Amino acid sequence: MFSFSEENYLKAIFHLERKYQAGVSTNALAEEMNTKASSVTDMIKKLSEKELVIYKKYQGVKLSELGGKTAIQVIRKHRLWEYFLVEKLNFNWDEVHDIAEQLEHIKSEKLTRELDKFLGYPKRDPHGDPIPDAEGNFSVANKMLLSELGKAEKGICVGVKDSSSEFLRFLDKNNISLGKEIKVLEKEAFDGSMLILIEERELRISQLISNNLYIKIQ
Amino acid sequence: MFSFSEENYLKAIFHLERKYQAGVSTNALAEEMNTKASSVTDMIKKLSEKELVIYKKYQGVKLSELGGKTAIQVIRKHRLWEYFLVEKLNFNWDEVHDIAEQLEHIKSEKLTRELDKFLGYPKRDPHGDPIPDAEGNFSVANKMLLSELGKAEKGICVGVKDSSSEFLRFLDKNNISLGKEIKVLEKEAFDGSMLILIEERELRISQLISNNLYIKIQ
DNA sequence: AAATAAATTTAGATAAGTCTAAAAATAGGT
DNA sequence: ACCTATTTTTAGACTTATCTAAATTTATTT
Repeated sequence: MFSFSEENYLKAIFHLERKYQAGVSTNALAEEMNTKASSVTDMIKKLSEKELVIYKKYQGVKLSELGGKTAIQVIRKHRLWEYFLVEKLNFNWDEVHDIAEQLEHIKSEKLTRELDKFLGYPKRDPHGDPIPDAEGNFSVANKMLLSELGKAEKGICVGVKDSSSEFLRFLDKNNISLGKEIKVLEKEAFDGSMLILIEERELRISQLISNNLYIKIQ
Repeated sequence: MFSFSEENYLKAIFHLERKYQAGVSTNALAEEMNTKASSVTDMIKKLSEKELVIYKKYQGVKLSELGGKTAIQVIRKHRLWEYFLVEKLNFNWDEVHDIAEQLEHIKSEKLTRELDKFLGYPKRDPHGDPIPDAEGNFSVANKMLLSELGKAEKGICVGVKDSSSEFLRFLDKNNISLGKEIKVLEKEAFDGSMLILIEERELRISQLISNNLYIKIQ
């Protein structure tokens, strides 16, 4: 389908688009790719002909829909392999990047699907970055559901998914509000309920609750 | 270290050296690699400069010690990944070759070592071919072709010579797989076909089939 | 041993991805 | 609005791996 180099450019553009909202400049891409601006221009032209990016001379690039989808699939593979290396092959989280840079270019949809399944459909890679699912959906930025946290992990409450008044009143009653730190003390595999620590209080909440609370980690 | 293409040539030379004892001819390599003789000559020159092969014009090539070691490492990775795909990711043995062709070029000694360990140091890949260990040693075993067996002789199925998916699917369909005992009930001198007993079933197979199945006797 | 056939190598071309150096376009400062 | 600095693009060249077509070497046949 696409070459390693093309896929790497798409990935780089994807990351830079998220970093700065606007189109990605030639120089920024050159730095990200550790190459020269002239090489970037050449490659952008090729990507543009293949309709993977939208490009006007001197105006920077943006990913097309196809380009975005392709980039996300590469990122999905990268993060799944990182997870595999750490969880199954005893790699340390600081050793996996370079190997995943190679593995992310292996072409086989079935392989990616089966690997995902084998790993138990992990949501985050070892660095905490979200792993896109087969359709390319993933939790944006560093926002995630409280229910996705594991034991001993913590985060700041940043939003609610369900904003029904019943739910909000429940939160009020238990003094859960935006900006507060929540730490998971225990997690029950059986029903998904968890014991959390919030403002030095311990609280047991059901999965219905943790599934509707957005958390920011770090 | 070496490019994908270089590694593929080394692997092909390795296989052809085993097939025919002598040096490998340019044309034989061209056929194995699905390319043109002129391309082969070009590549051989490069491999020769890198001291991976021993080459004299018009005399064919042989692997140097370094070339042989490199080829075996690539084959080791190929077969470990095939084992992984079948044993861990539920692939069928006829689906794994093309993906392993990609994975065999991933560069990381630690990855190969850890994968080997994770898989429990398997001795044979899903097609019955031996998997070299980290030092490059592998069993050559005393296997023979089923077609070489005579009437009333029996053996254990240990590998396939032809691993095309057509052949592998034929074996699946007839419930022939590695480890099963096969006994020759009748052998037709006329066309080489034979009647075999496998798991209490009688099956008539052509010489084309018996010529592509490896058997270990005793 | 000469003639022919087959195998192999050479020469020159192409495509992908990169580079340097020079030219063109845009942005910023006054 | 003009001049300068920065950014971006173009032009031409290089490398890797491939190809076609022609030339050369080796093998085979008579």
